[in-house]
Amino acid sequence: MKPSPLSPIPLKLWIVLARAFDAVERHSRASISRFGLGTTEFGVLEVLYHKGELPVCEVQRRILVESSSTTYVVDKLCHRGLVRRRPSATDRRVTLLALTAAGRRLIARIFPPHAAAIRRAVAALPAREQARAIRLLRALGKGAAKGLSGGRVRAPGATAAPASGT
Amino acid sequence: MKPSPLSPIPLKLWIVLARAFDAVERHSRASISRFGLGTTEFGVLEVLYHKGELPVCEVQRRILVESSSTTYVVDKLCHRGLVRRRPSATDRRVTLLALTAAGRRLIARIFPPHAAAIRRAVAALPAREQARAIRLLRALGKGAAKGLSGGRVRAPGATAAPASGT
DNA sequence: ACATTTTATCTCGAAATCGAGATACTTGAT
DNA sequence: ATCAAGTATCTCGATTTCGAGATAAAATGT
Repeated sequence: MKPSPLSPIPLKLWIVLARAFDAVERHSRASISRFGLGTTEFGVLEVLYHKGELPVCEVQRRILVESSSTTYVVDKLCHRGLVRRRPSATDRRVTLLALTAAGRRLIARIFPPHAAAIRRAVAALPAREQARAIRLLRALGKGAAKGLSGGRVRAPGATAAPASGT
Repeated sequence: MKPSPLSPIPLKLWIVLARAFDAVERHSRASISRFGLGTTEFGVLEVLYHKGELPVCEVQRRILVESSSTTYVVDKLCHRGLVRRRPSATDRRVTLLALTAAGRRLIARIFPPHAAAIRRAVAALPAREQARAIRLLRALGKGAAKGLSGGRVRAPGATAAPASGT
């Protein structure tokens, strides 16, 4: 027989993880939606803002949605004149994405208040404990990503909404 | 690397929180989808399994989706004969939800392997650190939920997928 | 008692996301 | 050189989720 098969700790951890994510995500979403952007659209703009021109697949890895959703979101951003597509010269499969001038202006304007909103959202934890939480969550995420069934292992830099990863 | 506005710590925390949630959620989803259930459907069955008959609004608080989505999911579960609706006798606004015999059988069968999958997903963190993470995440989630703009403050027991909260 | 506000549930249309697969290109092995 | 396998992007239909209300019932204040 297993020694401690029914420890409630892992489930409890999963629960509080989901709750914390949800609560912070609501702050993030609220901060973003004021500017008429969805979480995923913001994620694309942010990653291009911080990393410069990138292949679609790189952007996709960082915003953690499936490829078909990425196409959908990038389409919208292109139609709105915030992002531009450009074929890669070195690999003719890839499409490079970059901000337009308008896109850069927009994200430059909304990123600072967004960062401030996130800061407020997590302010319940003193800086010392924020650092502690980062260490634990990094280990947790890394470990969980490693054991992901079937699918590929995510690149070490993949993120849902917060695509910065500066 | 210049710290964007002030400290990069809050943004970093948000990033690793989102990553960790995503990675664990993939395990959870994989474990659930084997049984032909979506995350939200599983959440409803689980909460009814562990808490017994509950008003729709109580279920909704725990699975963290909007009310219209709750109606949609409960509809599906009712059509599949897993859940039954019943008007409350004491408050004529509320509808009570409970598992049918088939629903109870199903969730009783799939919950144990699901719990095991979660245990494996978070196993990268030793038990000691899991407990530490729980404390930090609880404080983080509670603090973030408190400052939620406009909307109501979530009941102390709200969860996304993992609705157990035993 | 009455009006106001809050709460619970649901309807409906729109938006976001996914999954399977198509296509085109690159890489690597023989 | 060629062929198999892998990768990048996109298409399309289906599913899921949301948002803005509509409705009804309870709670609250006066």
